[in-house]
Amino acid sequence: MEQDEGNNNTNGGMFVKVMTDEQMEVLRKQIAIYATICEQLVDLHKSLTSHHDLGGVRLGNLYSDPLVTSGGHKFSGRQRWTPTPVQLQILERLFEQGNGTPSKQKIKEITSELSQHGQISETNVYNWFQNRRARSKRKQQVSSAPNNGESEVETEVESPKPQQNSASTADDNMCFQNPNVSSGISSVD
Amino acid sequence: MEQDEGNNNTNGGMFVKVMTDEQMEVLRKQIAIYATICEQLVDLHKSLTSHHDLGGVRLGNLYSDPLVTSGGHKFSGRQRWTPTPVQLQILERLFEQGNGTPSKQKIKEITSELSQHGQISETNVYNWFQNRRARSKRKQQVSSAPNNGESEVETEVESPKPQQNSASTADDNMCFQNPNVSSGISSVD
DNA sequence: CTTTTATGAATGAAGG
DNA sequence: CCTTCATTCATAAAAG
Repeated sequence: MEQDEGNNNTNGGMFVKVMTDEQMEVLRKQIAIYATICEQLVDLHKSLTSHHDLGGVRLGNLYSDPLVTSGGHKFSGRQRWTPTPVQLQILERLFEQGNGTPSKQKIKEITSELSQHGQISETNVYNWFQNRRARSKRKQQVSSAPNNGESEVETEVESPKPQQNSASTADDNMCFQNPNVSSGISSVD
Repeated sequence: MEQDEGNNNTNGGMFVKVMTDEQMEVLRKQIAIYATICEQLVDLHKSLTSHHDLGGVRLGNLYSDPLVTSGGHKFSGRQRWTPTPVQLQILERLFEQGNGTPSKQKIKEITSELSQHGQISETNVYNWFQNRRARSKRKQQVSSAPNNGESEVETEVESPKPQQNSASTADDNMCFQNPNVSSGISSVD
């Protein structure tokens, strides 16, 4: 399988993603708008499909196998909670704001809020925040990993693999522009 | 904006923000989530408007990254690390040595050693051991307890089609696909 | 080129 | 809080 032959980052050695405050703010607003639109669309579809229980139109793969569904009780093999996209969005935002200090009371509130978008429990929220925090920390560690003397990359007599490292340095080129979500909602203010 | 991220780089009064890889990843994921929502909504809408008695809710897990698989342009998505043969040998040997409890310090050492044979990060090593152990355990699990009068083990309860057709025939008529990540802000200097 | 398999990576949950 | 485990997802590699 060929890799992207178009090297997009061969200009200069170091390439970092730099955004101005203005761009940051614009992007943030756009994402917020996007979130709102999606929520509304989901809600709309829920209304439309109310004529017959469509079951879990759950966005995301929270599908449960219809195996052994005889009877009514569901003890399917899947027990692991999976946040819906909307829930994830909310959680991410809270994490960004709350600076990782989830108090017990806060957990209850969040759970209540997220229940509107799917099945969730307080434990789920708690775990999510804990995991998120731990993961962020670890990412920071890795980000500033001491570059060991990568002297030479032997082996691979031929077939030059572009780069196989995905965790050390920035390798993915983010590319997002102003999503003109729908026609003409771009104006924020 | 939240400047408590510790990313306070006010060097020379430059009003720029440098996104860390983590932030980039979060952003990418969020956008991907929205794109996924939109795709599914479109799909759902198509189903609702075409046939009333659709043979079932179609919740295939289209989890492909719309940012990467968006038809046309290709960015340097995430490439996963692939161990070189030499690295694999070393890893296998270490695994067999009974050092089945790779501590953080050990991980560092191993990473240092392996980096002499190719690009690798601590995360890669960590994941490799985790996966290795889990796989071994899984294999053992399957091997044991196959007989007990109790058959009907689900073995693999997999969804009918875990793979969604890429529809790469360029004949895909979608009203509007994902938020259109065409021209981006590759690098704002 | 398409389908299948092997495996690196992501993540929810549990343990300490 | 931090570490570890189990499960699942995505994709490079292999098979057809």
